[in-house]
Amino acid sequence: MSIDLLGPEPIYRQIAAVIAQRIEDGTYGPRRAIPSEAALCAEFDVSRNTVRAALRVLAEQGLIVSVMGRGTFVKGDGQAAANE
Amino acid sequence: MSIDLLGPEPIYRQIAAVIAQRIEDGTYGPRRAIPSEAALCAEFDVSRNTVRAALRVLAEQGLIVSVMGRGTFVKGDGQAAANE
DNA sequence: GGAAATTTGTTCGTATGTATA
DNA sequence: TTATACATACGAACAAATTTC
Repeated sequence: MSIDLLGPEPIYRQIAAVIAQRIEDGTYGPRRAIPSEAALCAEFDVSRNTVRAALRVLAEQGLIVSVMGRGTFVKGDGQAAANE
Repeated sequence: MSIDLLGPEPIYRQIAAVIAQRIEDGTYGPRRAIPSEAALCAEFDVSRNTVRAALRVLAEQGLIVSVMGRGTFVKGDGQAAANE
């Protein structure tokens, strides 16, 4: 779950995998916000673009939803996330 | 004006020619922004680098001007584009 | 209500690595 | 070796929506 700067796996995919794992294990609960892009930049020590690339992967997988001005939320199974 | 993946003409030059044509025929008007690099990537189904190579050609010809964070603009004959 | 800070969205600038012809 | 093309990654600037004070 640590990030391997070398190796064939792109950083943004590794970060996506880490976040997906946290969603799966409940670290980031359904309908709850995950850390801001800025916070993720700081944690993984990567640029915002790279964080956003990771989040894009997760959004395409339907795991998260981002809302301008609010944050990025884990999609609860029951749909309708981030409407609170 | 379609893109020929084979043939001797590089893709980026073909794309540059298409955009130049659109500027000439008024599809992209003077002092107006042309589609973003991302939009052009999608339209021509090429990488951003290839789009940027095409835009570089047009910029060298003085047809367009790119501004970070804003977009890429057609140079009106009267100069002073993208200052609005 | 308003200003400032926060947060995501969009866009261009630059650099590096890989692959192919 | 050079030119072309794609993927990745970091920087920077600005816009839009929301939250906080």
